[in-house]
Amino acid sequence: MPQANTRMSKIAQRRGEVFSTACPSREILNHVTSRWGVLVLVALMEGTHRFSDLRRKIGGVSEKMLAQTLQQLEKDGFIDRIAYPVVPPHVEYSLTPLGTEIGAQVDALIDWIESNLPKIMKAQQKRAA
Amino acid sequence: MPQANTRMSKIAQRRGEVFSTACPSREILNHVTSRWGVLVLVALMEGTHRFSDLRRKIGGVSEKMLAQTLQQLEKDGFIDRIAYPVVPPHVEYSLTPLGTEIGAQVDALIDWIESNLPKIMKAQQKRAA
DNA sequence: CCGGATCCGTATAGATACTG
DNA sequence: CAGTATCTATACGGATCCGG
Repeated sequence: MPQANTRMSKIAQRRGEVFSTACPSREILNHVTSRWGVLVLVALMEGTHRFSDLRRKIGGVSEKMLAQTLQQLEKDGFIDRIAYPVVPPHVEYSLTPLGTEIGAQVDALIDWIESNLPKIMKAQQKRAA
Repeated sequence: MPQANTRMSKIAQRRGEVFSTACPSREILNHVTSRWGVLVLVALMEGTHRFSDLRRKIGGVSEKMLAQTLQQLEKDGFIDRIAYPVVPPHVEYSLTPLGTEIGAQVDALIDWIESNLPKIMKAQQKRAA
């Protein structure tokens, strides 16, 4: 840690909690940054979706994983689930206020990646050789 | 899709690429949001670290996972690896400019989670019963 | 028909022990 | 100290079943 803290004023501040195994942040973080969690949150940023809508929208997700991911995020309070007792079943998923906030963060991350994809690909190729 | 796009101006814009399986963004996203990738990036935001420093700092990470994660992020051009040919070995990891940028995004996400942890925990409990 | 729950086979994450 | 080899656990996807 010698030359580490010279710059980076506020970043190194409160941080240090996520790094410990016990911290509850870690679990939330794992749910939110899970393979499908990220995409579900971003998808729902565009508004309410039905189960099948999400399944179609998020390429490659299996029914099992989508259901599981939605349940996780619902338990964490990021997603609202409304099941209409009709036949055939009709279930709508949407973001809670909390979910919208964290969705914005995830959205920013993905936005950055997509915007900088050319640069990233170029950086990759240098090493691939 | 009906009442979805009424608000959300720029968000629904360029998005749609990440949702497809083939998109290279997906792979980058998976590396960056992987369980340990997130923590490695944030850890390196505080400056250069040696392998063992990272291992100590990031609670619960195994040697194999740390090595693997570092290699991924190095290949993606987010991390610089400098190995000094001495004995015992001395290897330093740091963020590239690109890595610093994406690290800032990840940092913001984690920051939000830590800041809102009380609210999240409260929202969770409502459902846990 | 839709939204899951369940079971099972496989791929990847992960811990541990070992090597240069 | 930094990283690989080997082995085990779990995450994941696919198919199937089910209740409305």
